[in-house]
Amino acid sequence: MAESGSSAGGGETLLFLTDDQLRKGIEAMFFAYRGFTADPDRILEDKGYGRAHHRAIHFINRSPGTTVNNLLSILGVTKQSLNRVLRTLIDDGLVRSDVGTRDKRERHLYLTETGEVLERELSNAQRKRMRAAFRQAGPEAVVGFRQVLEAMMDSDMRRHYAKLTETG
Amino acid sequence: MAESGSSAGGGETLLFLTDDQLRKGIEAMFFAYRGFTADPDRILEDKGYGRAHHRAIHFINRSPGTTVNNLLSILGVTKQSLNRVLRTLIDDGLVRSDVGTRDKRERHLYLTETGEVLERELSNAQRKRMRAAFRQAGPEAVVGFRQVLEAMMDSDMRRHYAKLTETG
DNA sequence: ATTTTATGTCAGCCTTGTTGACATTCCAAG
DNA sequence: CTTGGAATGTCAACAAGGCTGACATAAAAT
Repeated sequence: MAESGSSAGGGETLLFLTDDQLRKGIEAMFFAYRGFTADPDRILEDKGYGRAHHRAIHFINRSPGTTVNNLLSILGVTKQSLNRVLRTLIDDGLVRSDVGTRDKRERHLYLTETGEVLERELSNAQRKRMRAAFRQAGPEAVVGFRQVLEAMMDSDMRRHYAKLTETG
Repeated sequence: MAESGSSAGGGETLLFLTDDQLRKGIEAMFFAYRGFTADPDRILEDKGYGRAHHRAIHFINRSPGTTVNNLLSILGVTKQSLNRVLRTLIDDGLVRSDVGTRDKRERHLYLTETGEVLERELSNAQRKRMRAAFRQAGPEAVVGFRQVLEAMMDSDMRRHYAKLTETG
């Protein structure tokens, strides 16, 4: 409404910024995210877990020894929600929770060997789909894909994303 | 595991298919989707609605007169789940449900004027973020973005996506 | 006339999010 | 040393939004 695809100032047409193009992007995100989560969802439901368990497992695997608080800020949920998920994972022997040495109030989280097995099963399934999509679209498309996604993140999330990708 | 970034057959390196690149794509999807839904979520919670209401409103707006069954296959939920959401939208006067003329069993769904007001508020917010991301990434990135997302969809969802984008 | 289809509705369950309240443990500052 | 605050755990209650199962209705299709 306030801004159409044609810039008033410059001579550029900016046809890729029309409301129609934006709508296509929005719907592409919606449908693609469904595919993105479909394979892990199938694996998880067989084992009585949900997406929340997957997220915890993923980020514990990415940052072994991370604290509950760090995980909270990445996942953006309350400690009570996360605690319920972590409790089942710890009770089922997929996650180990070690009291901190420097600060004994903190718990440091690690995947057990059983946890790593499930993590690999989940990430293999998700990577398989991502690999097929990347291959089909080609390397230049992948660059653009990530550029747009990074620009779409909230700054907090972009910070977490950058921190995760810089080291690992 | 079964397939690294380096192709065994050809001379191509395919560095964009390494597990590390795939992981970055996975995490980018996760963090970006949070941003993608953040603005509508804020608007909706003020009005006592959730993401499920947004999805219904979006696709009714995109295909005025659509049937409940068509909406079900797009959204991928049960009729009971959708019915609960539609019920509140109809009761609140945002959606109109007309008995079909050719087949009186079907209900055809339309946004009321009030419904269109909320739809515009939601889609304006979502387009604003998408526009900023598109502008920042540039037109070539946008093409790649959509290519990867389309390749990531399940075939059912890609069918719906294509049908929506071909006409509208 | 019977079956199937499309929809609605009621009841109940699960996951995963929320808030509020309170206990524990322990670092750190006064 | 005592107190305050931080990190965590736990209990209770609640809500959104998925799910299944069962059943009713209306109308199309056979």
